[in-house]
Amino acid sequence: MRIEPFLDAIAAAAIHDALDVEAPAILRPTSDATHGDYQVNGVLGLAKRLKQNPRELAAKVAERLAAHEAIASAEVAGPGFVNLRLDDAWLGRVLGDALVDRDRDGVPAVETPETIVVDFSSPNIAKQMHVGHLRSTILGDAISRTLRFVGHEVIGDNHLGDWGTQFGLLIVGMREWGSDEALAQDPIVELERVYKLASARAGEDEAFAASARAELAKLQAGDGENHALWQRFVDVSKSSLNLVYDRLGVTFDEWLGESAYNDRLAGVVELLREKGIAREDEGAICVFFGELEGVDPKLAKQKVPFIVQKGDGAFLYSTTDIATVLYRRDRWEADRAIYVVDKRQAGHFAQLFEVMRLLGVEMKLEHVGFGMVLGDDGKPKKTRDASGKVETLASLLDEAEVRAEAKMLEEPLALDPEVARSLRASVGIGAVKYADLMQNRTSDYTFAWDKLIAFTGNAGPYIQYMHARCCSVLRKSEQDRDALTGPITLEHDAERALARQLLKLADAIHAAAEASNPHYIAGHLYELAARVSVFWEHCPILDVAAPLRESRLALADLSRRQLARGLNLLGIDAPDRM
RNA sequence: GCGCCCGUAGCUCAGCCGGAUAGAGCGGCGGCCUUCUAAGCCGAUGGUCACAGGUUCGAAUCCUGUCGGGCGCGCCA
Repeated sequence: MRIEPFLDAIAAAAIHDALDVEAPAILRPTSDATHGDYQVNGVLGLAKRLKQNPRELAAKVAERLAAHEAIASAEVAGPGFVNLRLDDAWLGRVLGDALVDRDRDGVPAVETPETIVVDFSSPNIAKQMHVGHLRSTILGDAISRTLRFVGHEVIGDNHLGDWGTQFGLLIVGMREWGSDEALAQDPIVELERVYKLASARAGEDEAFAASARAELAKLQAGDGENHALWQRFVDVSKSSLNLVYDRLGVTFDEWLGESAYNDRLAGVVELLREKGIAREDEGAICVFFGELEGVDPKLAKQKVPFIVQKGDGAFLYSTTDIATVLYRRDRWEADRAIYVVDKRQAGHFAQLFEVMRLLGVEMKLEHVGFGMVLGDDGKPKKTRDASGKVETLASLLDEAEVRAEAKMLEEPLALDPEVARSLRASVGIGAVKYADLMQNRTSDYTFAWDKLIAFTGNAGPYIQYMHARCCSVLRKSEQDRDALTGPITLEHDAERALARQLLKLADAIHAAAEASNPHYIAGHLYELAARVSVFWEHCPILDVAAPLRESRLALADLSRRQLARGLNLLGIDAPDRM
């Protein structure tokens, strides 16, 4: 169950019954546990509205609330807050229900499932992924997993940059310098090498540049030979990209790159002209928002147009993006599409979404932006190291694993080398992901190895470790987990605190899904892990007698499952032993 | 010129659907390992929430302005 909506409804009903008025309850968790578990703040505003004494009104509401089975006490405090304490027996029963719900751990699905396209990662073909692709890939994957878990139909789409001017250069370049062997060996490295050569030559050799443009034109006109070459570039690139995605545990439902929309682009421009949304200017076809009726005034003020066709007749990513929205609507009847893309592109998406609105598209379009990755110097992290070598995402993951393994071998952990090796990928890559996902995505993100591969405090390995400890106790108990059905009794403060945190899982996941904010899940996991740790410290499990032993094992099992569930939604491994 | 984002503890950041003495991690200080994993736990310390006005019973949170930092804006994606 979702505790906050549940209590909010109870509180709103109590206000209605006690005072015979409709008013929002404004239910919030308390900031301080000494005030109870939750508080109702709505009476304050209501008293103002009714011109009555807030404490007197609050007293009437509190009386109603105290009668509810979920609530142990409801007390008026301060100027008119109503502080609620949850009833431990009720809480134990609710957690017992979650315990036997092995599929969903008590997390309800959304009432109205939608079909949602999540557009993320989207690297360019023929180039290695670098640190700039990290956030979109990690965030997009976590968001997809979360939306799917809460019951939506999710289509994860890798909108590859697989079409554009670079292919003319690649085609002539491969003919000039390409090696089939190298292409088979390490495709992206070979394509990058050739591209660099071709690009340099084109800069100083006009004839070469012209032949590249000619090959591109042939490709775009459907030339068979060039198309086959391009297809080969795409295929080998995909297999290289998949090596990285496999390590990250990221999958897609579709890989519909820009090229998938080629044959629709002319139609898009035609449609826009027909509808009077776009017109010709200086040879290009543009949308001028200032000239159209009923446009968002912020956009209308912008002088710069949204260009959908260049003066030379070529289409742009704007055109492709429009075609893509139309396709997603028609192909999947998608209700929503969310774009997990660098927030610097907010302007582009504002324009795109406005064009779609002008076209009468009712699909909900949402730009889920994120901040830049900064280096130690506070400036955007370079994709090359000091020596000018490209720092690829693959090399970054290598380093994460190496550092994680080294740290596990050092004091104070000093793990067995075998164990450290077996954990290096889960811990190293998990740490990198967690460091990113724990932070509000809209903030810029400072990339620092010692922060990323931290094993203490609010870090991925700490969460994984607490999960492994739960597994360990459950193993040692030799308890049949399916026989753990509650009831859960809450006597020790550490048990009560843990139980209250366990109750928040559903709210955390739903809030994360609604706002595309995985850090809400990370926050819940950290709070949970910390409380599990305190529980561990104060509440022996294996050495106590039944039924307390079973109750505590149930808490451990529920904790273990929530930690694993949350880590899974973030795309992070949860090893059983560490 | 137009538009967007940000300024919270020494550092990295939560909080910003308005609510009680502003939180966490890291670093630093002091404790805790014959007991289910010390990757841990407990305690103390640390902040004019950039600044100035305003709205409100109540503002880190909403509004206006100022200062400081960042970003985006015609034929790249």
